[in-house]
Amino acid sequence: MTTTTQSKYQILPRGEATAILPTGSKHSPITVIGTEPIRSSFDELCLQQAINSRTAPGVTNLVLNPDAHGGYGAPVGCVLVSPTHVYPGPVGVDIKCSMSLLQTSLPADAVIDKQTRRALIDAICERTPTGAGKGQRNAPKSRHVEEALGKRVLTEGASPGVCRELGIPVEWASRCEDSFHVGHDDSTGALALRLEKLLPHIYQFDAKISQLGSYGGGNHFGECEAVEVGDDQRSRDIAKTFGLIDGGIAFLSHCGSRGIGHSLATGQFKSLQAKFEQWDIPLPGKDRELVYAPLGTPEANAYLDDMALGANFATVNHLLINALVLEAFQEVLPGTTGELVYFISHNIARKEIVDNRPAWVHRKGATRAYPAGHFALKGTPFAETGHPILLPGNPQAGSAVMVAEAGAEASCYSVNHGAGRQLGRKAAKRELDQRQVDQSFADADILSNCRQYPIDEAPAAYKDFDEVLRSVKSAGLASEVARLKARFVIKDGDKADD
DNA sequence: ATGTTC
Repeated sequence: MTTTTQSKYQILPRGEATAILPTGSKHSPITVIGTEPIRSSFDELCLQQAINSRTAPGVTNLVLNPDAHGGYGAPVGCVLVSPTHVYPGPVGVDIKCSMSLLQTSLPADAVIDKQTRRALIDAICERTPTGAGKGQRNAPKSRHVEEALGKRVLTEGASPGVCRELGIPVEWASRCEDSFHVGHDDSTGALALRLEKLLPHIYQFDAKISQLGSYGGGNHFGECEAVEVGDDQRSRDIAKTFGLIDGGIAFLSHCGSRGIGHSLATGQFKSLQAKFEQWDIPLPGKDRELVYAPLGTPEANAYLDDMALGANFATVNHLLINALVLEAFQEVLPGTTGELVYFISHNIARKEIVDNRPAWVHRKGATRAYPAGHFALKGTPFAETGHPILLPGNPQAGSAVMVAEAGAEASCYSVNHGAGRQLGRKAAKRELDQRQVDQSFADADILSNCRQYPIDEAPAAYKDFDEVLRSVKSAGLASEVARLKARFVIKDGDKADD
């Protein structure tokens, strides 16, 4: 933390959590989750964005998570709560970027043999392409989606009809944080009207629809995992409710709403920025990416509708990927079955009850964390345990399945969304050695579809996962139920068969 | 993150 920013706020220690209060501000302080080494890693941009966001119109709470860094107007790794306004920045360009986990019936030793793993990698890549712009024509065994079905995906999300059309088990919808999103007036009809209005302005809509069932690039991935449930009885009981099988094979996916979410989000940024300029409204911290709209205005309605359209695509994208991955397993290892453990987002605004009133909870690089007994889990399979939290770490340290604790109330029922970057992409390319990275994967016996593992995505480019988990645990937000250890990874990079 | 230079 530099002196320039330090003069702008006071730090109020609160056990493992800390609060930041902008000097002279009447706002309640920003809650910061993280051990001291984590807190001191926040840079100037991140803190400035946090202060801008906290003091922005209609914002009642702001939480910074241990993996926070600079983002669009608001930090990535924050929770922004407003009962009166919506903010596109704290949702971001990849609307409803999410994690999902599929538990298969296979024991870990069924996926030891290298030839079997290679066959699985090939079978998965034939169905779920990686890379920017890549859609179904790059994957011969993907599902072909006509424009009419694509429109239903955007407006209905994972409805029973859409699931049946795509060969997605209908019951997987009950394993989603949200299986569908409605428009600003809580109707699906509003989304259909909005989509028809938008259609002429969306560049290559058909190409974007054909991206259904694809990973994209960057930090997105698919990963075959060996499941290691914790030794204690509580972890074993919770794992059973979650549907996790100790010593079994699962598949973890990270992806979002692809080109369609990107174009919906950037369209909203441009349109709101033009209006702020036209009306000469000052922006919080003069940040062009911290535009907002008061609820009930045509601008807020349009944003909520576009966010829902993107979120519906992301939801069906994840479920289709899981269906296609299961199909790939069944092709290579006939008789394999699979069940969705959970699907949960880290880039979305949801209407929740905060301090006894409805508010939009924007989670940007933050994961919802409802503990056992939370009223919103009533009637779900997770009412008595809390819902699964899927926290990606890295292929070598593993990823974690966690469950929220009562202490999560302090973070507006949220935890971080992963390890967070240690090195920027440029720094990773400069400082890390490709041969060492590839050797570390070989040493850990982790295969990949890439000839060379993308160096800016190497485990060493991310923060120490155990330190990140300590932050979450010591703040009383969540505890670990199981660790997932990678057996092979699907990433966007130089393909092994090129 | 992204139709990776509308």
